Amino acid sequence: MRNIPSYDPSSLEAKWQARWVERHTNEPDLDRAARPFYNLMMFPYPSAEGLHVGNMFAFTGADIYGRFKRLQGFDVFEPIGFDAFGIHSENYALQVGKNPATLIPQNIATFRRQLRQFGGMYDWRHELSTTDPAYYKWTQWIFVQLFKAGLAYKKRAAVNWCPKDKTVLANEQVIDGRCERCGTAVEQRFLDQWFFRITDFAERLLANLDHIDWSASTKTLQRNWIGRSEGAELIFETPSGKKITVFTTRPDTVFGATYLVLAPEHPFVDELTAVEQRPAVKAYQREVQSKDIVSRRVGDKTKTGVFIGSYARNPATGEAIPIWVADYVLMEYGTGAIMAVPAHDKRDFEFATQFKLPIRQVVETPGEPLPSVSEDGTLMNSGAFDGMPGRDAARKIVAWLAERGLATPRVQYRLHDWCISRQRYWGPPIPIIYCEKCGAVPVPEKDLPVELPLIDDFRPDDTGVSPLARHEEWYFVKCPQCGGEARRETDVSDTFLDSAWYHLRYPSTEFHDQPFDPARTTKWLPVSSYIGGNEHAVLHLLYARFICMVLNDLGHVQFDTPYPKFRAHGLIIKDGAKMSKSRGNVVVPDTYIHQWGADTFRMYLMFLGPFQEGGDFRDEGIVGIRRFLERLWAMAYQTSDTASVTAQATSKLHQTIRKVSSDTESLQYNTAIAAMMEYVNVLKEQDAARTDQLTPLIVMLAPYAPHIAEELWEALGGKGSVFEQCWPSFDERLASAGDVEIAVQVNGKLRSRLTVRRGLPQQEAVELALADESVKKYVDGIKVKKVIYIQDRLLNLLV
RNA sequence: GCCCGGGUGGCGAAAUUGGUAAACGCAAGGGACUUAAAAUCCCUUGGGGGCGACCCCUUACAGGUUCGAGUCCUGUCCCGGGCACCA
Repeated sequence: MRNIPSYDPSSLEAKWQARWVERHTNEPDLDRAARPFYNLMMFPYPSAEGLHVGNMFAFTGADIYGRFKRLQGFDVFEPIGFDAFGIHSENYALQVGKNPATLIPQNIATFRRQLRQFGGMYDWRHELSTTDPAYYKWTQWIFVQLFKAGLAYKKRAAVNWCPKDKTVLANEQVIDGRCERCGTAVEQRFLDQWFFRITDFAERLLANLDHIDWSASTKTLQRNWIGRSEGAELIFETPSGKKITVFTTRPDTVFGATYLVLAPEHPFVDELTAVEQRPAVKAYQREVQSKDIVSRRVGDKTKTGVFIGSYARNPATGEAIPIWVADYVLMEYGTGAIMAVPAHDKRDFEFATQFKLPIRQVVETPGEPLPSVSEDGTLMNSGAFDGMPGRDAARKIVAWLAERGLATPRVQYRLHDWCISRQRYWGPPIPIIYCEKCGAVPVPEKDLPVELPLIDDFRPDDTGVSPLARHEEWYFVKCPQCGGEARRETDVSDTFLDSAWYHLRYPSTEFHDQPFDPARTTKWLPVSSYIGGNEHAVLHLLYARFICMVLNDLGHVQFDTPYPKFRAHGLIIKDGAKMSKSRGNVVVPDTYIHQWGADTFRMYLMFLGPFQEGGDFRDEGIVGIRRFLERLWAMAYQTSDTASVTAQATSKLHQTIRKVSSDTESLQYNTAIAAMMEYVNVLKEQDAARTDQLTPLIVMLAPYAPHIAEELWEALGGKGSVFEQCWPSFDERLASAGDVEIAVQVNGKLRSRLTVRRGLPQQEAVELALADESVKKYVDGIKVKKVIYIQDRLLNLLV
């Protein structure tokens, strides 16, 4: 028996990390790989705080999968990079009074060190940062492609404006109508913004979800976000001949439409307002405009609105019904006008009650008080359609009105076009030049990138334009078309554009004359496995699919889905709550890695709950993983090749291989680890383990705890890296060898357990059971009426 | 309000998808080794009853289907996430 060296994770892990670099262990041959497998994880935003536990949890889970695929014989490419542009970095830079251009590289250096320390199988040759001009050159190129295809356009739109921070805020940064940073009430401003026509792709984005292999939860979030509604546009005509188009999902209720509502911004309001109502309507429009976007959209307050003094004809009844303006109707959804059916819509009901407008029931829904919103009713007060089921009636009424040109079937989406301009500094400048003669001209490809200039005064101001707009020396340029005086667009693009295509760049980082090399792209894309958080379900994951479809349509890539397989991981919480600085419950991974080692910490994170559900971080449990590794360590240094091996231990080995293989494939890492622990517990019962009992375990452990696996592989006489080995296979016969314990029930109640050989026929099982003392008590002298037998599981005798 | 998840020991969690509830781990208690402690190893540990072999109860709550329900169905209550005057 040899001396057992002590297990010292810090020196051992440093040693293997250095070897992986020296031996190029994690660098597949991107041009010649025979079985390419692109293992992608969501690249981090390099915050000043460094990698947090949530990142570690996600990366470990993704890394385990990549290493597992590697052991199965794939050429795994596992790149990493940094999503370093954006408002978070910029705000932090403003706070500490430094330029993000100097801060970000420092943060990235910290991240790089942490990512190496946790043992990720990263191919560092292909690291990227979105802030690198060599990267954002191509982000701008993508903008230009969309612009040329007519998919990028500019329009005036409402934005959230924080008067204290003097900046535009994204919707996510507005909490209950206030700035998330300073708590100031947010104002609404109208600014010229660039948009991408993602709504043109709504149907494809939705349909595509049916074919891709994604976590169901993520698909649901995206479907809800796209928000498809089927209905019709109906036309209500005014005596002056103006046609007001409304969108409704309930054409079956048109006979109950007792008034119309226009959004305060609706273009017809001025023209249709009667003279005597003008002051009231104008005042109302001003009042609405002074409200911020968020508080206007809080739905449970009392409704406001004004009658504009004119009427329109209900196309079904022919009645003249009053037209109102009210801010519960939004200009940006549907047509900005609705037909109000107070009897069958909660909001219309509230409004009608408040302003004493007529309420007419047109759908009979037994047992439901007004407003009744059920679609499964029978029509009433609806002329020729009375007595018809609602769903039939909807179709027939649309057809009937369509004959007179007053209705068109229509599909409406909740999804808006993607606003991609930001009046900020820290992002890629939008590559557009404005010329008085030629208009908006895209920057020619040869002039890309439009470099972000290094400026000191990058603080946003009250003007509502980007800080770049204060730098004439930068924005004054010649028009690329006519050579005349022109100026650059000074807005930068949204961070989500940076991350919408990064997967295309990784395999091609060394190419400077093209965004992604066609041969590399064909070999490695689309991504084989993508793992990340559901917080990106509706932004990043939707935008990436959209950009991919556009590039596909334009012939730049040969697929329309970037991530055919995506799995969402769960959330790590602490003491029952999300980790956050304000709660003071943030866990810093560095301390744990320092104290326990990366292997123990990785396994602990994977053991604390199901990977796809997350779990509560309670560090008492971490010692259990360490004990397991120590036990295995000692066992590996005390192997004896003369030790006798029981049939039970062999059977357990094959069961363990079977379970760890299938659980790792399906990301059920917690139970895979439990299975390896069980196997070690079985081996412990032997005097010593034999080498051939341990080597398969070391290989299976390698994705989870790569450093100790390498060390033990070497200690057991293995050649090269453990990652050059094959994932062990199991023998189904051996896995199911040996006896099983079956439950014996009498009338469904457990009365005994019998240990029997596998595959025992029913007849023999019944005989054995009837001979059992504790069963006999319940069946003696009584006739067994029925027998239910599930082989290797259970026998139920009904008497 | 609508759409997804989820509710199992003191704790984190398992449960072959309708078949022995609580695997694995933590914590706790007891024991071995030790002058002692740490580490390690062994035993016990869902609740209740009985000296005992054993018996009864238990997966948020109330019903139902079934030989059999943590798992399926109906209703209710909580917790987490997403969307939200979306017509």
